[in-house]
Amino acid sequence: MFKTYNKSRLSLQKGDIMSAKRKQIISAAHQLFVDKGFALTSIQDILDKAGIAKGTFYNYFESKNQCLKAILESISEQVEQERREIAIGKEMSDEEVFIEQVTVRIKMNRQHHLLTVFETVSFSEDSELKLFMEEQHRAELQWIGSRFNDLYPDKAQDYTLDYAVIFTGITHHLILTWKLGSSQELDIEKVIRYALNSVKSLSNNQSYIIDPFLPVSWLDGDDNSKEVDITSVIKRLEELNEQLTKQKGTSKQKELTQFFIAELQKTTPRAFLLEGVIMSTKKAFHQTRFEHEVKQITEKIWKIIQ
Amino acid sequence: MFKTYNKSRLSLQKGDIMSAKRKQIISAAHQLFVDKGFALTSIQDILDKAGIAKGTFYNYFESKNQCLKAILESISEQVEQERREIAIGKEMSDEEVFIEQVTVRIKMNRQHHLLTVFETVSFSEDSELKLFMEEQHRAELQWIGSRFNDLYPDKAQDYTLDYAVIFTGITHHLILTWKLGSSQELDIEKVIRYALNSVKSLSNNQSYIIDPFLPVSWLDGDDNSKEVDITSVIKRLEELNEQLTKQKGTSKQKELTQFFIAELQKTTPRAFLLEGVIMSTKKAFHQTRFEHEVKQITEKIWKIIQ
DNA sequence: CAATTAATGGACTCTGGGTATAAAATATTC
DNA sequence: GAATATTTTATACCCAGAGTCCATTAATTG
Repeated sequence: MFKTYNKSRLSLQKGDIMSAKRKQIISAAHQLFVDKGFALTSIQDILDKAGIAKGTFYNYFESKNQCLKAILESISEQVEQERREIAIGKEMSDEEVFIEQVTVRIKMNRQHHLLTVFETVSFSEDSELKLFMEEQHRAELQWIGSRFNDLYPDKAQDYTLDYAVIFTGITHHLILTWKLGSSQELDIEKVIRYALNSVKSLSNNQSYIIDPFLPVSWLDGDDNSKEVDITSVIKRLEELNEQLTKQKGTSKQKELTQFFIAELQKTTPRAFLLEGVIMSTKKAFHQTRFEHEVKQITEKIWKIIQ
Repeated sequence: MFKTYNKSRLSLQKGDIMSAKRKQIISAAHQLFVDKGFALTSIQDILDKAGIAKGTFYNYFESKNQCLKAILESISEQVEQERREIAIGKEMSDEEVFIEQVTVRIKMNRQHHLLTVFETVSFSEDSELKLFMEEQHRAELQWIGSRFNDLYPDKAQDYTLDYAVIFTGITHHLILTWKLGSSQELDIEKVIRYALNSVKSLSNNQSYIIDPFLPVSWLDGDDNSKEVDITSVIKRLEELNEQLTKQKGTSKQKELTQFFIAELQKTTPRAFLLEGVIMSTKKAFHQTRFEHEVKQITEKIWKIIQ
């Protein structure tokens, strides 16, 4: 029952030293997630395996989701680290280096049975976790794109992002499909070579595709910040209001809900009003059936008013 | 006598007339899943929206997952239907027809906000649902492959499956990435054309790729039935045993667990023995913390002994 | 009408995430 | 090494939500 996590951790944290306990928990949780899957692993399982008390767990992670996030983070760091090491003293234009580097992440994810970030972007309804995963996806695409530029500086150019997407798309889908049809071990390197060749072939034969689909700057974030769909928010508010009526909603809750509906329907909702009311709304729904829903809605409203 | 689970009632086949109630439930659930997401929609929500009682719900679906499955099934049927209609009186070799047909599914999935089957193959830990989704994925790939054969009978050939995978991979990943970078409506048709052009370009330029990656027969199922990894099963059994020791496991339970471990470690586990014990094992764990885990394990053992 | 079948609604169980907290164990500081 | 601060533990508890049960009430139908 004593933790024996070998696997000499190379994941050095930026500044903070991960406490041994934290590592211990992560290691246990990680193993369980791999074995049984995230959803089927209960906190209790983690506690048992790590040999700790519940309180301790919540000392280090504020939720199961956050714990998963921590694991994913640590994996990502490992990946970065290894990729850096691979590149040491090598030419960045060397295809073999690239292939090896890409392999790292895929192997890591498969060995961990944690589906690739790309594989699961939307598997969670936890908005923070989701954002995190989207960010991971974005980062990976950008990395691949930049590597393409290293490899084929003349060919890639405006098409880098396109190629990155095509490359990951092919890779990912080949792996997925392989799993569908066989239990045999898949040679990841072969997949990557295949995908890379496809992209090269495309780049040599652009007669079919005239314009890049995605501008290279696509992922630069900045402010293509997703706009929130106001009407959908209103819809949810109305739904909420309806439920409040049916059930034992307090009059204050209904009042707040209706206020939001009314205000959002105006051509120019007054931001300062909304902003002021969001806080008290959250409070009014604290510890009720609707807390989560309200949290989500207010988050969106928050985004709307910026 | 009132039967809670009447199989013939629960699994209506295509031919059956879906009762109005069932439709009503599906429609409500569907809408909610779209609005709030699957995980965040509670059964209660569905009941409220559909205006029915809990009992009724469980008369028609044996679980929330099964309800989702029903929705997905109905969508798939719609897709098939529409695709058939599109093709009526048209040439199967017409690219435009193909494009329109493909669009159907994607639009359907996006309009429903239910991630494409391909997008979510592994989002659930419910093994039946998972199998169902895998099956969907398989079917879609096969369909696309066969359509490629219609379109490019001379080019496709041994590469059909490869191309199908590449095509869906590109399509899916483009959509995914688009969502990452912008909230603007994406022109699905444009995506499909882009992916199709990519595949065409590849097929015109096979110098890079000599052999198809996936044999066309890959998905024919039959007997590339996944083998179950015995060692992983043993691992889980040991884990279970450990937990039983720590907690209030009955001696019978431990006995059974240890029997499995011992038997599976033999070079040739005796199938008839295992088979016989599985049933009583399930019983021994009925209504315990470990029921689910045991169910999973025995399922795997079942597969091992065929 | 009588018998069957469907629908209701509420009470109930169980699991699992998360909180709270007092007491015990460790660490830290002087 | 005592005094203080911090972690850890253990345990009891809250709550939501899935799923079950069942007695009662419609609704169908032969």
